[in-house]
Amino acid sequence: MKSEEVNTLNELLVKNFKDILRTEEKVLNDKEETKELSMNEIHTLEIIGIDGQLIMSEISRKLRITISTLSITISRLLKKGYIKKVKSDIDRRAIKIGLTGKGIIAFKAHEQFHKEMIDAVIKELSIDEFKVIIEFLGRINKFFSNKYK
Amino acid sequence: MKSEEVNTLNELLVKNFKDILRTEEKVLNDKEETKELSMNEIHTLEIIGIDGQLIMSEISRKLRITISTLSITISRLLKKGYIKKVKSDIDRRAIKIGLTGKGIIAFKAHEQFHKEMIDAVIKELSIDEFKVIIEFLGRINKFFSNKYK
DNA sequence: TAAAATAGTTTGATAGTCAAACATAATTTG
DNA sequence: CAAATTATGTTTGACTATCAAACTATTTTA
Repeated sequence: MKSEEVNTLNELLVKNFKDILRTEEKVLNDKEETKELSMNEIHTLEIIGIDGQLIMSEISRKLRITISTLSITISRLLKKGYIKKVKSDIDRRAIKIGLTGKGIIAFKAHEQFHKEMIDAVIKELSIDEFKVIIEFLGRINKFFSNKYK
Repeated sequence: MKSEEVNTLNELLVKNFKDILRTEEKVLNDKEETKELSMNEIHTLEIIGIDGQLIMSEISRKLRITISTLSITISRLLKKGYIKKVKSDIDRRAIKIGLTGKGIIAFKAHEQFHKEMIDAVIKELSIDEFKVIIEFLGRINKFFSNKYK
């Protein structure tokens, strides 16, 4: 493998991650439905939107942040009207978090961005090429989960 | 393209970016040479390390942050002994930033991580597969630069 | 039942970020 | 050339994100 090619890969792979996140934030801030949300806030809504009502500790585990950090985000989302808190009947300590109508609208608008991205990116890809990419991205994942342990 | 495959791709592509950055930070914090540095700090050193001495505005442009944000990071890196400030002869307003010995050591240790990652990831790839991946990652880049404009 | 574990909130600390106000120096322009 | 404009940086104020530790309230467990 030529050193120049390795550099290209490194550039594409690592350096641009931040750009991608930044762009996602920009798109977020341009859309009417999501413009008052930060990346963190939308990803919190995303977890709740995908999985339905969840309790704090489940959300924090999925987001890999502490409950104390989450607690602050949830307070803000509550104040902004994107989520609602529901008392759990099973465990009186636990608090279930669900999306409000406004939260669902924001969640769907953001989902659309991801769909657009995937569409733009997989267009004109053959089945074989697609397989190579999935395999490759999976390998990256494996590398990182090993490092992370 | 099956919906399930699209989801897989979306997962691999977007959701794991944060994990990758998190892992990079973990590796960073484990290495003796870089353990007192944050991701932001190491990436600032990286820009300086690759390009040699740069003035504040050049670094901020490359990192795509404001000079005021950079100014704070640079103060901390200076205090920690990773960088040095050099007066510019050409322009008396400008301040050149260079790595100290300690900064160079940290920079190289971090470079090693990237090398390991690329090695682990491209191992056993054929030339054709490599081409598909470069093409694919380039397309993602293009998508994001269009969005970003 | 008393002790330990779990669920959340609040507070204090640090990092990262930007915009605005500021100081200095260089460039443009009338 | 002197004045206005532009460019380079720093500092401050405000906000988000983050964690750890202290705390309250429940539930489990020994």
